[in-house]
Amino acid sequence: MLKLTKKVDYALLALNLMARNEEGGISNVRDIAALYSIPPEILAKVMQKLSKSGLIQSHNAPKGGYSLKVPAEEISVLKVLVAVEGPVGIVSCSDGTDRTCQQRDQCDIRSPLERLQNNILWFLEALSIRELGQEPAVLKGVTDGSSLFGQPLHHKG
Amino acid sequence: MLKLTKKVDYALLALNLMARNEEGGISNVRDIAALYSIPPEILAKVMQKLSKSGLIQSHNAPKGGYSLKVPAEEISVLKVLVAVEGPVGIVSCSDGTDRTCQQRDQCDIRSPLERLQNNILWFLEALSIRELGQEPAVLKGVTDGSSLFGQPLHHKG
DNA sequence: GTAATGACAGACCAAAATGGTCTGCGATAA
DNA sequence: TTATCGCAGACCATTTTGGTCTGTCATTAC
Ligand code: SF4
Ligand code: SF4
Repeated sequence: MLKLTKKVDYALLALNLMARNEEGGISNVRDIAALYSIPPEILAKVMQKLSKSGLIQSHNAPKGGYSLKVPAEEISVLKVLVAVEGPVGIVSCSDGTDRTCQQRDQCDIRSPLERLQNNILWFLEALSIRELGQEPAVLKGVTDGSSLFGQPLHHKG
Repeated sequence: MLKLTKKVDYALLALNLMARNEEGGISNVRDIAALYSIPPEILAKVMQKLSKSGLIQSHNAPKGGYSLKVPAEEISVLKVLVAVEGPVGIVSCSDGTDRTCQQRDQCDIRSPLERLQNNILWFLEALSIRELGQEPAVLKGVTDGSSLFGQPLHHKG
């Protein structure tokens, strides 16, 4: 729950790579998949979605592949997320998938939750794939999160 | 993806109700379930988890039920989330569920993603169930997102 | 012209997560 | 002593997810 899917993970890895290869450079699915040990077929699907949503440009030919269609700075994590998985909503009532929530009539927490959601979306929008490949210091926002809430937030190494 | 589960939704509804009934008040599963049209059995399970994690107090007896164990202000959405669904992580590598990520060796986006995750967790921690039932204006934290970045976030000092 | 490359498309499947049900036991106050 | 209400866990159906397989279309290097 609250987890990014593997497909999004793949998309971010690929886009980060392409961002480093700089605009104009062309990468093909097979190479990227091999580099990151991603199943080629599934990465292909992901790339197609990114292409359809206009984030990357396809070159359908031998020696072809994909290249960034817009500058890396303008490709936010949120855009990638939406491109690959569709509309995002932390509560089902807010992204159109579940307009038949049984609790809706009595629900008195919808408004604050939507606000929370907007904040989260804002974070996702504020992080671009350009920043993905850069050092932590460059990132805007907060904290190193060490021992934030008693959970295993990360394992260095 | 990135969606709260129904169980969490149920937990938040119940806790919000109990918060309004004020500390000390006792609510039982059957009543809450009826009020919100929640399957009683599943709400029961949810409440048990909340109880085990110390957020609410159970009164096992006729006329019994549950009451808040700590002030509503101190029950964050994140705590509820962890109580009901376990550790939270937006990337599988960061919550212990997937320590065998095939991409890990070549992964160059882990650090920024963990940072993003910490920001999100921070928001979840900053929102208490007390605020859930209140008007938007009362919400702490940044609400319109206009000045979200470029400054350290300080909520709930 | 044609063959090799690489994108495009979609059916298909297995595993996991999720949402929900059922059954029985244990505590306690009326 | 019994009705109420929490405790516990097995169990199941549906959905989501991750992944596979099969084949077609566009381009260009040769
Ligand atoms: S319970 Fe409220 S917040 Fe949750 S999905 Fe239903 S309407 Fe939305
Ligand atoms: S690809 Fe990187 S960020 Fe994603 S799960 Fe694996 S290690 Fe974590």
